[in-house]
Amino acid sequence: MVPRAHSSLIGRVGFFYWCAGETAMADKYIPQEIEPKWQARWEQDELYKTGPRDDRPKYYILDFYPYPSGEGMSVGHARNYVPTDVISRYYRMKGFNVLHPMGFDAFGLPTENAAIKLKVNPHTLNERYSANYVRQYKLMGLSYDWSRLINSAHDGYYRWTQWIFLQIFKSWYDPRQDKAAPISALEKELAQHGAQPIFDYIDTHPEHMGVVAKGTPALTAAQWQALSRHEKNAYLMNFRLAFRAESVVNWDPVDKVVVADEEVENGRAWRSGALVEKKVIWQWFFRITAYAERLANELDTVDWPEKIVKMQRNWIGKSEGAEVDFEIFDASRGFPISDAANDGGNQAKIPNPKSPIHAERPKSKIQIFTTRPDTLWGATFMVLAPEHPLVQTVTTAERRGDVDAYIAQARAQTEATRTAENKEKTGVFTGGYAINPVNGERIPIWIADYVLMGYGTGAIMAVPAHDQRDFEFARRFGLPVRVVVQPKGETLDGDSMPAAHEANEGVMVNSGPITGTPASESVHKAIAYVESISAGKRRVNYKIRAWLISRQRYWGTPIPIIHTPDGEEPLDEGELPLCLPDVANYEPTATGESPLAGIPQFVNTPRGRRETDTMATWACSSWYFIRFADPHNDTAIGNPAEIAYWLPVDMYVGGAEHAVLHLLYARMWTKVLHDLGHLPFIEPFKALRNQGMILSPQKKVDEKGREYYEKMSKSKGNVITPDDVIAEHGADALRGYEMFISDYAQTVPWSTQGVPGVRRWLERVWRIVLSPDEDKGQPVAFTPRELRRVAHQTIIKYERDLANFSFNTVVAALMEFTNALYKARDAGLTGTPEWAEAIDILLRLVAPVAPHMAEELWVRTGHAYSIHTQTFPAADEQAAREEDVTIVVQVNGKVRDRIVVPAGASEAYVKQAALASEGARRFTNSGEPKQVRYVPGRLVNIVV
RNA sequence: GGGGAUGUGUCGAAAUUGGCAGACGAGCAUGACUUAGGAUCAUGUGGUGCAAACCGUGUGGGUUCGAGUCCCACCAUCCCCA
Repeated sequence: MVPRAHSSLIGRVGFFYWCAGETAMADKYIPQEIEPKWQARWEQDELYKTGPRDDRPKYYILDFYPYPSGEGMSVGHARNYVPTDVISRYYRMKGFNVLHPMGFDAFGLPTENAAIKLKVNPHTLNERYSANYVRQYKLMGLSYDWSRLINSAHDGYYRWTQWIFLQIFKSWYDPRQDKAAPISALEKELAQHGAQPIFDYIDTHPEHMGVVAKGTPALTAAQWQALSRHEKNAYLMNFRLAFRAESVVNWDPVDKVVVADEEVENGRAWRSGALVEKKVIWQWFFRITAYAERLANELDTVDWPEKIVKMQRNWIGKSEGAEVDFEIFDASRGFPISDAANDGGNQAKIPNPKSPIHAERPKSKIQIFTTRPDTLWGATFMVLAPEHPLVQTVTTAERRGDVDAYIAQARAQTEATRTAENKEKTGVFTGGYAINPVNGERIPIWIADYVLMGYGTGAIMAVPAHDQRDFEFARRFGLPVRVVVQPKGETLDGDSMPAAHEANEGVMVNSGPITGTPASESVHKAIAYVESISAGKRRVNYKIRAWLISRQRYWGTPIPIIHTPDGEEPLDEGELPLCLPDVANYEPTATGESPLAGIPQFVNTPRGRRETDTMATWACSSWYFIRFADPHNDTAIGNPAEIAYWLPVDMYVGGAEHAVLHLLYARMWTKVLHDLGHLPFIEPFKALRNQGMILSPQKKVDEKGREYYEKMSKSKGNVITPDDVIAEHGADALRGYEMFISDYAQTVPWSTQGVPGVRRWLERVWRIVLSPDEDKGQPVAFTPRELRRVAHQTIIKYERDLANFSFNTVVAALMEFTNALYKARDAGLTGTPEWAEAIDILLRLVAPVAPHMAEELWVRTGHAYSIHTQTFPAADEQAAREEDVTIVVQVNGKVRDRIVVPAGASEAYVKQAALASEGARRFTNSGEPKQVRYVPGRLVNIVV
């Protein structure tokens, strides 16, 4: 074989190799040789280290930081990291200052459970597992700035998690400023004016109902001043954004830990899969309910997948409506019922110290919450949950036997069976009546198990004409059905309608002052009316509850609080970090107490008994993206100037499974820190994208004969690791296939044939760059002009698709470009300036995708290291433009011919040419066309 | 039950605003080169048909000169919530 030196660049490379006495084999693409070489060089040169802020525009692209498991990463995890790495490299070449860091969510149950099982200290496991992850990341050629690596279980990090906890603890949410404020300001206000002004404000601004615990009494200034310090602290717990309360919690008997509502799915714990039990204990919470309105509204400002936004809004669960009081008709039987007993039982409650703040008001009204107060005039009966505290009050002597029997029977059933949609409705009449406040009507009170004590107020007004469940109940028991919303174009009749008319469409009828109102405005009007007669108030209801943060486990961030004789007091900031004591024994205790409680040196302090719960890892991950801006700062969470420069995150990428939990919590912390003046932005993640899952390549068939693919898991033995793939085909081929496999958000099975396909493409790139004149094919027609056009069109497509997260078509475009180069080679263009330009563009475009090979080719073609510090090629619109366009000629919508016309041809010219084309003439022989449609640059459709 | 997503060759998939359906890759077939090939190169590859042509994007309707794309109804699968 004789080296041929057509182009000067190629000639030089060839010369070097043959002079070195090597054979053509030396030119084979061997990723196993070049990849480790360049990885070592890049690391030594700190090529991807991000400096402090400068005057370049910044781009902060972040992957969800992982929990480092003992199993290491699979090719499924790599699908998250490869495309973001490509984007990072792209932005660097575009001249941006890029922040692309990585860290570990190291605390938490998986590591702790593994530690217990393996009898290895979790600190040791954390270091071991994290190191393995770093090794795998480096193997894939990912360009993280390793100098910014963080680990949430290191005290240099969790010291600041604790610091943030203290800031939140020392704050409350002032509804009038609509932001967090120091608790000291609240104390001052209470001393001067008492709590009444705050409560009055919330009353008229019900979207703020979450800023204070339900049932908190409104103290006067005098009452506040009379409280002891301990009582004051207890009262303030109703306001603090981080607070301790006794509450019913979900207890996971397998992990021996309390889990948040968010971590329970279908009654089972998210992590262990155990059926959760209910337990009452003291717990720490964040008052995320105070931020409900902002968490919902400020979603409007982010570029997130619509699906995730919807899920968050659903979770927050805002519903607007009215709280309406129905007086009990037979008042002679009533006796005072406390407010507290009426609160639904699902909110964290403070204890009931013996003080005036818990004075009880008498009550003989049934309070309901409805999102459809406009249908009040259609209420024909009421239904109480069997557990409702007023059931005994309203039940008459004659009905007591039936009612008690029904209650006993309802108690035996689970919530799910009680509310199942298809279940036959059951219930009994109590004998009591209530007065409908809008029309003074006396309506019967029933009890039924489809009304739950845990939702709303545990009582409903039943409007059978406009609520399907009420409708079924009414039909079953022969109760009247009265239509108050008449849809357009039909006339509903309560006695004959087959189902409830639930849609809020039509016109109000039989509805007193709001009769005739279009349904679209009726809710609003009805609330105004109810308020005007003092029968109720506008209310906003949120599904979201306080965020439970305590864990009774060892492996987490210790909560920096001391239980003093005056109540819970924060540590001084100077005492941070409060370190996890190094202990031999960290098994959870059977009593549910934290293992830390058994360590006297940790628990006992001069001020009092230390809190022994640790924080759930959601706390750690709620701010790590901030830390990357200045990860080693030991005087603050970060230098404010660095934080202001780098944040918010421009692009945040990870799995959709964190749609609600992590993303909601991180948003809340960001808002609190913003309100307290520590952050200049209100949303942490400007843009968010989710990658799809990768399944095992093995097709399985279920009992019904349907085909499916399993998730990769160690227990199923079907995990494919990046290590395996890289050993065989190299990191660049793995990277290429991770991008090429499918639409980014799609769940897709791995294909073992896919990686060799991408590798073949890389080898074609290798050969066309290093030895373009070997193995020539048949000569073809391909002009230098065409080569330039393809090159510049590829740049345009590449950039557009990358911005759209359409990574598969980015790779496809590169493949097409490569194929075009082979054609150009066969056409004899290898010596031309257009060829040199095309090869240069190819290498720069390949660099983000296959960084090792691009670097090797760059240096071998005589350029100075490194290609990764080069600029991205600029697309030349002129070069990319087509001179001729192919116009499709259709007759009656069917393709009959194609004609080539100059790109700038006039409409008349193109139509003329189309009509004259042979294909058109064959199908229009009958004569004049009815019409001729022209779509510029695309087609002509002749209608005959 | 509610909300959402998806449905296109043998397979993974493409397809600005409605405008050439199947780019790119895999697989398969045929051929070339080769001591050899999981290498490389070339050609072909939705279906029916000798052909002209017809049919074809889950199913059935509709709008339109023109529908994978828009509208209505339905079926299937997956995800989230209950």
